[in-house]
Amino acid sequence: MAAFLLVESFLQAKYVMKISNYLLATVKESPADAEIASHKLMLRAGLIRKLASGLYTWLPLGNRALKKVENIVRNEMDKSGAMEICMPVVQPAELWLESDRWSQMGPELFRLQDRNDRDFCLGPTHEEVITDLVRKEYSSYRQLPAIFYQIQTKFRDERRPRFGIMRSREFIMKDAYSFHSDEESLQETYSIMHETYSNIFSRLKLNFRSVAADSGSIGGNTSHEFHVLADAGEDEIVFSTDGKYAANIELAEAHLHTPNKKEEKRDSKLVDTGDATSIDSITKLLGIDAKKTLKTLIVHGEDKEGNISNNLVALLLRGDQELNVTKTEKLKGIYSPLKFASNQLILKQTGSTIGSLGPKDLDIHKIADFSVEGLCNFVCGANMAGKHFTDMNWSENCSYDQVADLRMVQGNDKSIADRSPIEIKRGIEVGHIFQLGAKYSESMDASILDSNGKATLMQMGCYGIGITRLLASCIEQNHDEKGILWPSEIAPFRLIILQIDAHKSADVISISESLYNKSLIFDIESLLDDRDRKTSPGVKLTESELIGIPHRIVVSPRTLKENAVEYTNRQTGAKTKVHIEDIEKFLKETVCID
RNA sequence: CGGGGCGUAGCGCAGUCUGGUAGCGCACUACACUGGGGGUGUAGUGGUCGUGGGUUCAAAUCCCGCCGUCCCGACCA
Repeated sequence: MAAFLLVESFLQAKYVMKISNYLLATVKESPADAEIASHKLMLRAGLIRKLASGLYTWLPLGNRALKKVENIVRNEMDKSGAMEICMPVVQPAELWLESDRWSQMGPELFRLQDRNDRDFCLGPTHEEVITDLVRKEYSSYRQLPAIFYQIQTKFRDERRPRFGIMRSREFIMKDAYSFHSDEESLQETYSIMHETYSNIFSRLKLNFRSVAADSGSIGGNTSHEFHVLADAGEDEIVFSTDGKYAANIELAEAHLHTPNKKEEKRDSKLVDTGDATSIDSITKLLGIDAKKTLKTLIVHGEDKEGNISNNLVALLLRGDQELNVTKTEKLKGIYSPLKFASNQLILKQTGSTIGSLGPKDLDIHKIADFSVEGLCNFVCGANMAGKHFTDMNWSENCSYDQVADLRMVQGNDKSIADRSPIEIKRGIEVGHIFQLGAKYSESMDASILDSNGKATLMQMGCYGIGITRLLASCIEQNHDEKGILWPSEIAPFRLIILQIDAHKSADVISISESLYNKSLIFDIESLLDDRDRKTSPGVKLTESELIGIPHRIVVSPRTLKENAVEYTNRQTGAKTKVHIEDIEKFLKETVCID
């Protein structure tokens, strides 16, 4: 009886999702400022609208999809044993002063004051708040490990918001934090999180890779990023074709794909090169390969306190190689963030100008990239305007003080794991996991008693997923020329029912409405396109494809003559006629299980 | 933060060079027709031309400032 009443209440539902009374805000032309497919489609399908740069309103359709992405993440996080909490968006400056990030973070941190002039920020992340909570609530190793997470709005005053919600100033993130009494426990949870993330992205049917990553300003040691492969991605990721090595290009290492050849050493010569100052122009002028040249870059060093210093440092790379800024600025003695020396400063300290620099008689610290180590008979600047040396050799003519990995990995390089070929692809960073260690527990004094009754700092991990960005990535990877192809788990609706030529036959309305009610009973979220004759069949069909609902049933007099409706699968485009009496079975076997 | 572009109806754009009644397409409203692929026709609604100042008899148009916005780069959990 109860079940029967439940069905009855469904049938009498007043909140039927009828398009005639729903904000289906599709547009034909995409706004001029949309650049990439997902951004254009999100605007065209009426998922979002821009309020200001980097700030978006989620329309009904987009909001439904967003909640579904959240729920998949929530579901998998719960399975991992993490506890969901909710922390304030507005955070007091005191905590950020404790961790020293109040000064470390630049203008990216949204700062504000309350009526009493107290400083606050809009949280870009929540390490400080969670550490504060845990240090107050936890006191024994016996209570650990503990994992907390939240799905929360974050703010970052990005210098350059772009690609719609892909890089916006306000966005939704799932952030999780784990606390441990020792490193072993941290590593255990770290690998559980790695697995959880893989499960989440697999459920979303994404083509993704996890790569070793730089931990950046958040700190810590080990870190992995999860990237959705897409040409529109802002990052470059490097992986070996056998899958044994994967890293963000910022820290990727590899063997050169074209090693330096050994040959008979020749005597060096000073040659006139006129106004040829770039590697490109030198190779053309002398008719040589860029691999036989050496380029010299001059950057600022740092003093003992890590401040910028006017002691310059020379970086030496093979001419065909490019400098990797992230790797370089981690080197001791080099100022971070990396700063190239000005022309005037170089002239003052070396007597040479950019474009004629070389290691011979260069009286500053010289760091050579591995790519130049074995160079033989190479060309480099002579530290005299308009002159270069040819046939230079290290022991005979010039020297360096230190060897380091300074270069950007290039396609076709060989993996350091096993020398299999390296591939470089673009990716969208949708997740990032870190082993923070004691960075925050130390600065914020978060300790517990260990089994010996001794106070010890907690080990921490943190784990983020950009929910809003993840949704955009799904569209970036799942669309065709007609519109979005939602993975069924996050589609705003599973089924769309179109009434076509309803004015010709009252059956169209009654059949489609009963079909709608049946779908609700089966727990299929459906949208009923009941718009009247002013909306042409073409519009209904085209829009249903643009918004990407996975399953579509068209109810029209044409097929009702045969006592049937027409089903179309958005993904495959396959059409089937379904007889009215088979419809429940069909819904169960086709739509419900997808 | 450097370089570049753009701001004219809800959206996409023309008009700016060479100053002289603010236009086109889509959308929207009404009516008629049409009826399975973003229909057709007729008639309409909707604009301080981003903003402030200057030049001029007259400024969307020329000059100066500011703001917004997008792209490239730098930067970035």
